[in-house]
Amino acid sequence: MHLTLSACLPFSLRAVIDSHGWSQLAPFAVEAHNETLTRIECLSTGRVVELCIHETTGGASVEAKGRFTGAEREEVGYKVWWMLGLGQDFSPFYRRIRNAPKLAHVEPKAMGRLLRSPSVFEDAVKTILTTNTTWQGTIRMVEAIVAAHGTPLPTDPSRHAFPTPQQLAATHEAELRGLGLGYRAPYVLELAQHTAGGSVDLEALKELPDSEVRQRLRALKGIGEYAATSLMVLLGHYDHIPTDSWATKLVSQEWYGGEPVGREEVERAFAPWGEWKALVYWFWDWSS
DNA sequence: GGTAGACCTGGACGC
DNA sequence: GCGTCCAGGTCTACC
Repeated sequence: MHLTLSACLPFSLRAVIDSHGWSQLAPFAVEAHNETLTRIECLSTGRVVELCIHETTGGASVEAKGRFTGAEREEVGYKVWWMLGLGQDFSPFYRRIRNAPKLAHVEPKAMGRLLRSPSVFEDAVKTILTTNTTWQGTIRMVEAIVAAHGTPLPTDPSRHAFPTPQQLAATHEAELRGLGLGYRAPYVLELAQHTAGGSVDLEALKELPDSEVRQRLRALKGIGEYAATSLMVLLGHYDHIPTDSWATKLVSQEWYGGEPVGREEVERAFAPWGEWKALVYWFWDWSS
């Protein structure tokens, strides 16, 4: 199967891959010197396929082995469109940051899009697994649940899709703890059970307004202020900054001479950027 | 509303 | 090799 998808220009697959660490998390993988993004994906029919995504003139192309039905092609097209944020228009953002020396690299490199998972459920689980641990810990935990509970790729059973809410809901807390999730295990299990059971509709968050999204995310166990804001940024709400220890450290060094700062100071530092705060923070040139 | 302590793991460090 | 300490967000109990 071969699909071609057009993007709101400018677009750079490399910029999406490098946008944050998500491309390092299973079932994503990056090949050919960061030029190809691959992903093992379980379609709604239960079929597991490997998607190979390349940049093309004007957007991206997707390749996968085998013949696909019309519905399968449509599903793949939507998922890749969402993952890469192909429909996102960053021209207002670029206009706003022109003349800002610390952001001069952003528009020429078509930065702005953040790689996201096809489902909000997957992004929520991964975000929970970023909290209170190191990045290596997050990589290890995600690999563990994908390998243990994701459906294997038929042509290479060593690779798996991300587990569905139903697959994770069918596990037990002790099993997830055994995978190294620690105290996060009940949070992931509860989220999977609520999602699988229908009492939580994470996909609806893609269309809801800012305040409603925040309220619904904060109601989920294991998702605090940082995790909720991180997820909101992935969903395209940029007016708050996901403040973790790294953010406070950067802001402290940049504007407060190394003095300890908190969430308020981080928000205040980027307040002039209004609705684009989070993107400005994320792509700010911290090198000095 | 604010604060302290517990939760888990891996890595760094000292012995 | 072993034990101790620390970093990393969120939750809960308490004031």
